[in-house]
Amino acid sequence: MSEEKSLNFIEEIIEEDLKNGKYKSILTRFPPEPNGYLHIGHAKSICLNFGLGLKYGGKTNLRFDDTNPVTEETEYVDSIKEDIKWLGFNWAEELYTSDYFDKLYNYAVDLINKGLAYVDDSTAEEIAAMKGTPTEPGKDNQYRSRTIEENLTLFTDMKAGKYKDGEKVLRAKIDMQHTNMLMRDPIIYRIKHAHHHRSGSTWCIYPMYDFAHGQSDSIENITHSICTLEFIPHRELYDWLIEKLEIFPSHQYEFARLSMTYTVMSKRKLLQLVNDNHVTGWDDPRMPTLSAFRRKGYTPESIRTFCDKIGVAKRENFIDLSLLEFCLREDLNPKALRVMAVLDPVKLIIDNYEEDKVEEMESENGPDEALGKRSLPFSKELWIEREDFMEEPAKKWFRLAPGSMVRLKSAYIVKCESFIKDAEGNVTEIHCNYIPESRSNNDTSGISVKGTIHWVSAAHAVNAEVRLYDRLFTVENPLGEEGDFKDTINPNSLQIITNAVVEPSLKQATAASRYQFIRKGYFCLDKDSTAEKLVFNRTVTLKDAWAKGSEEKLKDKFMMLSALADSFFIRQFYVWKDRS
RNA sequence: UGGGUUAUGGUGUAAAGGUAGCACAACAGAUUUUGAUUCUGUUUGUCUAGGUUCGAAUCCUAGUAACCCAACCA
Repeated sequence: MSEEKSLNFIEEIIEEDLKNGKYKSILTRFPPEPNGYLHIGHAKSICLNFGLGLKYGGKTNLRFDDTNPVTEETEYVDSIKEDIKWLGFNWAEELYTSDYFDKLYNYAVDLINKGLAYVDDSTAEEIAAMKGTPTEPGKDNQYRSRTIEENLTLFTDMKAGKYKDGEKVLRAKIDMQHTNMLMRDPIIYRIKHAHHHRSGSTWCIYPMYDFAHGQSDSIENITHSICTLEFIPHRELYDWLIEKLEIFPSHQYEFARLSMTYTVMSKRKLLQLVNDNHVTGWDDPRMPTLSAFRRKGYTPESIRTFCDKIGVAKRENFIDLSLLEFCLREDLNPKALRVMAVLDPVKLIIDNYEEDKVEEMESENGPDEALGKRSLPFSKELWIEREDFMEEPAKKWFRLAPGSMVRLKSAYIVKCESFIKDAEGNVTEIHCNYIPESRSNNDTSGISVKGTIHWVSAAHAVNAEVRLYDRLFTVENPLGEEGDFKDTINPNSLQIITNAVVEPSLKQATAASRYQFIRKGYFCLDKDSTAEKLVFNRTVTLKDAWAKGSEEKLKDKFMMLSALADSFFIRQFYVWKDRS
């Protein structure tokens, strides 16, 4: 009995098209411009387009929309392909709009011959001035009435390189008074004497997006051309060109792009973060790019699940980062290898443990028994997490404190007997006694303790650098703030710990593995890691009910109580005042 | 002062005139050798005002709000 998932509006359109025989099968496309790295917002589009192809037995092309040679580079082509493959999708064909430059040129000539396009000698400023505004209609200019022959000659000359950049453009002849600004004789070809990453110097005129995208869809017989909401006004032009050119009628459908809390999604802004060195590069794990998520340890599965859960609709949306993290943890929890690592080490000494004794403790590698077990060296001196000891324990404190007992994970129960502080008041040593009968899997002590903490044997510990990442911005919507979005950058988005200690088994850590540092979070090896120096990235923290309870909750409770108290006293004051 | 698009809990997303559901978040509890996981429960919603109807998130009318459109970018 499987619950049928409801269809999104695009799936409904496709099912209808398939049912009534409009198409026998569907063909979608993912059309990135190779001028930047793909981000999580693109993942939504990729999952949508490729997902549709898969779901309805159709296909999906990868088409690079490379009509602007000055911003596009092969570096980006390569990274885009890598990211799509990493996400787990395969394109039917790898195509480039630049493959169609000849066809596109002929379409333009066709339009001129039909009297539907003209060469305009105006400057960019003049064109803008004559275009009007959203509330005022535009005006025709003198070039609009050129003859077909004249236009043909001029356009041929444009192609031949007789003119400089910006000297002339080719425009579609539609309607300067149109309520849709895009229909006011849009520019369809411009002159750019620039090197193109694929066609080299073959061309010095390049089609605009509007004169390339729809036609490319049509050339490929794309049935459903899916793009984001801001292209809605373009659809009218898209349809007009297909109609006038009398070519295969692809159709455009628009969905709302992804916005997410605590990040920005525009390529321009991401580029700024890179150029201004707020991050170390496009794959800095704090970035929302796919290469950054990959480096940080995210799995493609988790991103696909996320894209599935956020849905596809036409209304603007603002997704909680916590949903992405939920999908990640859900994927990682069953498969991450459990290991012990101490990020902020403090020495724990077991006074009643034999000096040079080393015991091998068995510990599970994960919740799934198939992951097996490993053995961990245990000895008299251990490293434990500084935050797992409290000199004056808080209420409901389960961990170490003077006189209290905890279980050392997969080892013994210990009782804190004393501790030593340095001149600055920092705890330097915690002294305990262990309960010999309490050894894990063989506990006959009869003692039960609330808290279990992780540890690493000091003599066997391996040093590591650990990079803790937090959200890049301090506010949910950096663009919603007054001033520059960069003002809300989180100064603590990266914390580098150079003196972490990890269990010896991690010397064999692999880049492909995902680890859970018990009680700390999910981690993976960073590409900077070497045999001499291990470097781990925190992929995501574990949920932490204790931290939440002790900080925000207490603060909230305090605020609420003080507000209640305030209103109580104010009320009492008026009662008192009224009486007197 | 134009045109287009969208309005359902805090955030997303369903319900195609007939029980407002699901997920995340939040909160409470149970279990736990990870204060994780798991399990159970709770809170919170149809933009507004009218109308049609036995019955409206859904249909009608009038408003309101948000977003997009004035690059030789895509």
